[in-house]
Parts: sequence; C-alpha cells; structure tokens
Amino acid sequence: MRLSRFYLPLLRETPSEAQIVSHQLMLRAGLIRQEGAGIYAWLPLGFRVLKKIEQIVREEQNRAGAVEMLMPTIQQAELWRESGRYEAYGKEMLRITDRHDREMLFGPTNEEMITEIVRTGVRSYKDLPKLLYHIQWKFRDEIRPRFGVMRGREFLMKDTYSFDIDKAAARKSYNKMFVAYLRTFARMGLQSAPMRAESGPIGGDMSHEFIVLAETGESGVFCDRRLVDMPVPGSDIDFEGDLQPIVDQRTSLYAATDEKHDAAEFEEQVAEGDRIAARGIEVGHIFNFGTKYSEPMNAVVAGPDGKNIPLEMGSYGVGVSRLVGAVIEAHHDEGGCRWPLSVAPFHVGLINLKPGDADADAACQSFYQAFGKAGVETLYDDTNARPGEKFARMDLIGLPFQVIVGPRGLKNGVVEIKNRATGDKSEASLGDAAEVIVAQVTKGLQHSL
RNA sequence: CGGGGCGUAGCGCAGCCUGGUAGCGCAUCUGGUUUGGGACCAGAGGGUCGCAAGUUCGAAUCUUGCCGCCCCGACCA
Repeated sequence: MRLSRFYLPLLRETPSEAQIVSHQLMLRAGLIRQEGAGIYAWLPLGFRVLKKIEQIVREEQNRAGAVEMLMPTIQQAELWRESGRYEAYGKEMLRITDRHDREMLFGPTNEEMITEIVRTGVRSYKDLPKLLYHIQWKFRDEIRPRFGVMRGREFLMKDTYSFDIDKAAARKSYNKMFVAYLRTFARMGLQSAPMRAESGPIGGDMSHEFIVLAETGESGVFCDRRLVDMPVPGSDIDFEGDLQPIVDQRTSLYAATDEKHDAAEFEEQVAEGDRIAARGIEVGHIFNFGTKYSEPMNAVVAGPDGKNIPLEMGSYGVGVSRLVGAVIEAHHDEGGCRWPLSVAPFHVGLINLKPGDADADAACQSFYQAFGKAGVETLYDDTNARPGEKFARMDLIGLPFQVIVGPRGLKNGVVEIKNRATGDKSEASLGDAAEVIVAQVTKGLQHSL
C-alpha cells in the first residue's frame, strides 16, 4: 500500500481526553476516531490490526474445535424475559423500540439467543458436546466509558458457548477454551495469566479471567513467576486429549488481581524470588454456569434413560477490540507503537527518503514488488515529507521493520533496515535486503503460529 | 448515578472575570530556499465561538434551558 493513497490521519499532539498510552497512541497513530462516548470508528490502520487479532482468535477457536456462526446485534426483549434477565440487566442494556413499539435491545451478550438456537437443534445427549462461537459487536451502556477501546460501550467480542450433558463433559469444554486462550494471547505477543474469578451462582472452580501483563495495565496483579514463564502449548496440542494436567498446572499457582489479592496467602504460597507484582488488563473470561439458562429456557436433551436433562453450559469471552489497546499497552515506547509481527497492520514500512530521485524510486519499486510477491505486507512511504518527519511517523505507527532507502545509501549500494522493537539498525546491500526482510518476516510469522 | 471540569479553525490552547469587528502555536495551501531524525522565509485559506432562548444599541463574554465530552468514585470484556 502506498502511503500517498492510504488514509492515515496522524496527530502530532496528544488529544487531551486520552488518559492512557494505548488510547493516546491509537488516536495519534490514526487507528481510531471517537464518534461518541465509548464509540469509535476504526480507521484503516486500526482496522487492519483489529482484523489480525480477530483472525488469531478465530484460528485458535477453530483449532480447539469450536464452530463459528454469527448472531445478530439486535435482539428481542421477549427472549430475555425467558431467562429473567430483561429486568435484571439494568441500565447497561441499550433498549430500543421499533416502529411497532416492540421492545428490542442491542445485545450486550448472547446466552439467551444461543440457548434458544441450540434448544431446538439439539435433542439427544448424542448430539453433544457442542462448542459454538461468534465474533460480533456488542453494546453495553457503561456508566462511564473510558480509556478508548479498552472500555468502550460498543466493542467487538468473541463469545463461545458450550453445551454438554454433564459436569464432567462441561469441564472438558472448559479446558479446551482455557488452553485455546493460552495460545491465543501468546500468538499476539502477550504474556497472559489465568486468574481465578468470581465463580458466580454455580460456585466451583470453573471461572477464570485471563489477564495480560502490561506495565500500564488497569489493575494490579499478583502472581507466581512460574505461571508466566510456563511454555505455551504448541500448535500440535490435541484438544480431544486430556487437557486437565495443563489446566491444573496453571491453576495450582497463585494468581490474583488486586481486588482478590490476599497478601498473606501470596507470601505463604510463593517463594520470594518468584513473586510478581505487576499490572494487567483483563482480556478474556471463561465461565461455566451450569443450567442457569437451560433450565428457565427449557433447553434439554434426552439422556440415555430417555429422561430430559437440562444442558450444562458455559460461556467464554474474548475482548477482541480491547485487545488492540492491550497489545499497545504491552508494546510501545516514547516513539509510538511497537507492533508484534503477528498483529502489525503492515509487516514493513518502506521509506523512500527522496521520491523523484530515479535511483531511490527504482530501488523502492523493486522492494515493493518483491515484498508483494512474497506476501510481506508493506506500507510504502512515497510521500514528499522530510526525512525526519518520515522517520518519526514510521516509528509512531510502529511497523515491525523499516526499510530506509535514500540516495546517500544507494551511492554505496546499501539500504538501512531497522527493527522497530529492538531499535537495531543495520545496513544491507541492495541485492540482499529484500531477501533478508522476507526471511525475517516469514520466520517471525512462523514463530507466532 | 454522586462529585468536579470542559465545549472557541483538523490538533493543542488564549480571549470570558470587566460585553464593543475572534486570536496564538502546530497542521493545511501557494512561492522560494532547504533536504538522512518532526526545516526556514514570505504570503494565503479555514471558525454557525456546542445548540436555543433571554438581557443589551451591541453577546465568545452576562442569564436560563438543553446537548455533548472528559476526570474522580461506585460498575464492567
């Protein structure tokens, strides 16, 4: 993509309303534009990141055996009356009436709808288990939206729902999502830790929040270093196999957000050298809620004995749009964003320091074509801006690699390659540079699978 | 929802107290000089001063109502 054709409105100054770094950078780097309190338009650069993150979430859901579908954003109040939540949900729910004065709502979540869908299509215990998910925009009329997309009112969420015949089977579904989440966040270059969460009306140990560690995270977290250092399950993991050891290994170690933190317990369970007090952002929540919806909504299947049994259910959310902010919180510096390759809006920023110079133009054109052919996504700065401005701009938007092409280097047959994350700069000959970049990008992308 | 604050050009802000033809920096456009880390000179364009009523000869400025946004708190993916 040529920068001269792209839409990238950058801000030199930080808008005063942005309080946290991800919000500031998303506005400055032209990722989003606020359209109302907690409501954002995704500009082209931000949209590309959002789609990359969404795709990783999707791939890991599919790998775990979940099946994608799509439910509407607008729901009927009637459905929510069945579960009793229409009254219970409160003002967070955006209620709408249509032209016939029918009560509608913009979905804050989809438990009722998926239950309604599945109860007609699943009749026997032989039809189970089922894991269904969708990635859809939600609306929660938060009292106080803030921090940009980190706590917007409209947000993109992946929510999976599990349906099982009994508790033991439900635990298997739960474990699949638990493991899928470990992989999902790791692929985005994030360190995550599952932490015990409110177990809700059912009780038990099947509720975890997934917290991403970031220096500027919204809440304090305390955990065992060994939890963070644990290797992420590989892409060859068998989701139909026994995942319980992987889950147990992690849930046995201390991890708590500051609301649930117990200093005494922490010190008792974790050796001093292994104690991590850090900051984090909640990006996922997995939750088993048993028959909370299946009973009132009569979602039952015939068991082996012919008797109807209410479905055992769980739901598993990932804040997709929030993750864009979380990645920035975890990967930035004074200069701007530092995207991990797997979610970067483009892999490479190709800077032509002197458009109009025949050699520079020719070299850039050949890089651009070589990258395109190799599947390396490139943003080609072909504008007439001054070098300093181009460098600052490319640092701000934070593409993982920069290829800097100018007459001065070309005189010696070299271009400069900069790694945005490490800041390392190196020279490469005109002949080798494309190959070097393609190799690094390919390797990096492979690594994040 | 309680408390506080703010709406003036794309962004950051001054002007308001004490009413009198709307300003500054950055950005944008034109010309010139520059050209490897956010240049310089000269000129130019761009604003229903959030909206509406009121007071007044005259309102960005005073009054009232409404709308929007931000911060702190309680709440949340």
